Formats: sequence, structure tokens, C-alpha cells
Amino acid sequence: MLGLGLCGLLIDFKLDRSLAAGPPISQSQTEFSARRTIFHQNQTVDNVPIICDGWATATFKLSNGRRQILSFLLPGEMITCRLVFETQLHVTVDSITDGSYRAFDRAQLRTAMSNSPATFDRILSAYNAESSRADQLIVDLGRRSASERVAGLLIELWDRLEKLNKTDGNSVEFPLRQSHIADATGLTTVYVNKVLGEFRHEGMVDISDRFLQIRNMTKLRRLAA
Amino acid sequence: MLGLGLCGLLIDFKLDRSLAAGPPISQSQTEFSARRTIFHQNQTVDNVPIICDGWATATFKLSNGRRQILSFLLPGEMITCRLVFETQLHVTVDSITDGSYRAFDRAQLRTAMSNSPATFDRILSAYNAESSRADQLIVDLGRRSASERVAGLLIELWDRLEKLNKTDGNSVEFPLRQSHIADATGLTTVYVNKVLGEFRHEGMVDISDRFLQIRNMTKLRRLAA
DNA sequence: CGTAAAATTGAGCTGTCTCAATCAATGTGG
DNA sequence: CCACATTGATTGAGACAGCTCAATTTTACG
Repeated sequence: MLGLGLCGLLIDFKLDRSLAAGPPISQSQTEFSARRTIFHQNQTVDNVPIICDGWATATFKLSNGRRQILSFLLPGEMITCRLVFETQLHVTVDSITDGSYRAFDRAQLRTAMSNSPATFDRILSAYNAESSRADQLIVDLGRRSASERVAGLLIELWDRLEKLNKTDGNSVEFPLRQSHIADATGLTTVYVNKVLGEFRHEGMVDISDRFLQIRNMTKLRRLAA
Repeated sequence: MLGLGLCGLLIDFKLDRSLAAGPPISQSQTEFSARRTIFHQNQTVDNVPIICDGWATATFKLSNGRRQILSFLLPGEMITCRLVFETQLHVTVDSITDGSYRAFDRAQLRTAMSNSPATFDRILSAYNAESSRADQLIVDLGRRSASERVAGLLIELWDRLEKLNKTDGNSVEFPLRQSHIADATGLTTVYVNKVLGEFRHEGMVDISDRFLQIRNMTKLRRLAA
């Protein structure tokens, strides 16, 4: 019963992403407000948090102040699937917007995985998706130019938001600051600003008033390819 | 019976790494020689290959000739744990040295996972290790300088080779070309050469005659930190 | 409404790249 | 076992993508 329930939640939150649109119910839900650190790097977490609403980042912070965003966390996503199998968090999780998360019991999750092949497959395919994005980021950072990387990030986010039904025509709500884009692409905010200015000038992409508008998707995808 | 056998092999190859030193037995073993492409990007692989002997790379190749090495594959390692759960390979696998691999049946692997919690844990902890290295690489590429990245790569390989008992004092057999280091760190071979020359000049690290010698581990680790 | 955070712009700098040449090592066929 | 061919290492000169520093304007928040 519990296993099944868990499984249902997982399907909703992680995979079908349908609950994001519905009313939040679970008692384990925790709200967070914008621009807060929700979990600290190297913290031990006894459960597996899944973002329920809002945007957040998973960031690796170096001692000298440099930081690299490893992933943007959107509704329905685990901070990292690694947490299903280990307890120590290797990143800092910072909220971007207001939102909420739910914490799933690790043992129950694992029980659900062994009891239900479907749950097993879903969690593992989420892990594969996470791993695929990481590899994509490695290629971007290692072998692509600044504008290619920014284009790639915008495309990735667009595609993910589209799956969440958050897009509307060529436009989508977009709470990222230029510093988020910089920390995700390994650039400086100053240079990100120049790249985005160039994109705007070319009539390809426009970010303003917390909205991202893609004016020439073909061109953007070609640049990111 | 089969499940157990598989599990045993896995322990040997992937986790305890003990079989690497012993005689190869399995009939599914395939030999490869140096500087060959073993698997192609986007190829469908019906089984899960594990490197048994020798060095190889998993490389993502872009259409314009740029390439990024995602990981170096050492004895006992899967190309990527993703292959346990999906069939399409997203990278090219190229051998560096002569060597061999064994191909495990995917379905049998998965059966072994569900039958044996220990196997389950081992495969997933291998996946976590893979994911951890990927995240480390992202941070390196995004936020560290050329010499930090090269130092980091040498340290990573040193530590992995040490676990395989391949190191001898401060020295270890090291078949990588400077172009491998370049493709792994997102640099050019010319610049890698300059960085390595600097390392040598400082008496920190020396690579010659297919051997890596670490002359000042403390300094190297501090640089890579 | 004041203050802090974010975006924008400009000037100059540097880490890393490109191009190109040379030299060393490794492998190959005869 | 040699001569050649190929691959890898090294070095130098010059270029440029992206950085730093710094000032200014705009936007957002308490």
C-alpha cells in the first residue's frame, strides 16, 4: 500500500509531471522562498527531496568563491538521483523562485523500486536522463564557444519547460538572472550580458521582464547543435 | 546459478577488481588492439561491455570534428552504467592500448540486480561513482584553469590506478598521448604540452617513456583542489 | 521611497588558441 | 635491419575569445 502510494507519487512528480499542476497534498511538503539556500554542500540528507514547485539550482562551490551550476531543478525533479543510493549531498541547493519540495523516505523508495519493476525503470531512466544532461554539459563546457553554450542552455530549458506545459507559443516564464546563466555555462556575467545582447540584436532571443521569448528557434537550435 | 555467476563476475570486474590480475576465462571475451574504435557513437549495443584489460576512452564527437573525452575506461569498468538501462550508446569508444572486454547480457544483469540486493547496490554505487566523476569534470571545465584541469586529471587517474594496484612508488605506466589529455580537459594539444612542460620544469610531474612520475604529490593535489 | 541587486557598457588585459615549423619516436615494408 | 612514413612532442609568433575592473543605469524588494 505504502509502496504503491509512493510509486504513484513518484510517477506524478518525477515522470508524468502531472501533479505539478494539481493541488499539493502530501504532509511532508516543505515550502521555500526565493533566493534561499535549501540544502548545503556536504550535508547529509536522510531522505530524497523532489522539487514540487518552483525553480532551484544544484551548485558546486569551490573554496575560492568560484561556483558551477550542475543543474537547474524544475518541478517534478529530484535534486540528484544519486540521493536514492547515498546520503551525502555533494552540491548546494539554492532556490531561485518561491516553491516547495517533498521529501521521500529513502528506504521506502528503494523498497518501491524492488517491488515494482515499473518504479525501478522510472527511477533509473530518470538517472539516465540526469546523466545524459551532465554529459551534454561536459561537451558544452569543454568544446563549445560562449554563444553556443548559452544557446544550448536556453534550448535545454525550453525543451524541459515545454514538457512541463509551461511554454506559451514562443514565450515562457523565465526567472533566471544572468548570473545563473553565467554560473551554468562557465562564463562571467559581463560576457553573458554581451552574448544575450547579441542574441537580442539578431532577433533570435529576447529575455526581459522575467520572460524568455524565442524569436527564431531554427537559428537558435542550429547554434546550439 | 547463472545469476550468481554473473554477480560474481561483476564483483570481480567492476567492484573488487580482482579478476584483472587473474587469468581471463569467460568465453564472451573480445580482444582489441591499440588505437581502434571499438564501439561507435549512436550504435545500439545489445549487451553491457566491461573493460577487462587495457585502457580506452569514451568520447563524444561533434559534427565539426571537435571531440570531448567523457571518461577514461580502465580495467573493471563499464563503458557507462547507462547501458544497463538503455541500449543506445551516446559515445564512441576508442582503445588506447591493446586490451579486452567482456559483454554481459543486459537482461541477465538486470535479473541479477533484482535477485541480489548486493549486486543492486554495487551496480548503483558504480553509477554514483560515474556520476560523481562527471560532475567533477563539469566543475573542472567550467571553473578551473588549464593547469588546474590537467593536474586534476592526473590526480584522478593516479588515484584510480592506485586502487587497481598499478602504481609503483611515485610512478605508473601511462599510455595517454597529450592529445588524450587535451580532449579530456577541453584544451589544445599545444597548450597541454606547455602545461606539462611547466609541470616538469617545476619538478612536480614528469611524463616520459609511457610512464607518469609524480615528483611532488602535495603540490599537485593542492593545484588540483 | 530608499537601498540593494541586476543589467548594461566600455577600456584594456591575458589565457588559451591558431598556424606553422621542426624534431623525436614509433611502426612498417622490403 | 634499414629507410621511409606516420604519429606524437616541442617550440615560437601572433591573434582573439572571454576576462577584469569599473562606472552607470535600471529593476526589484523591504
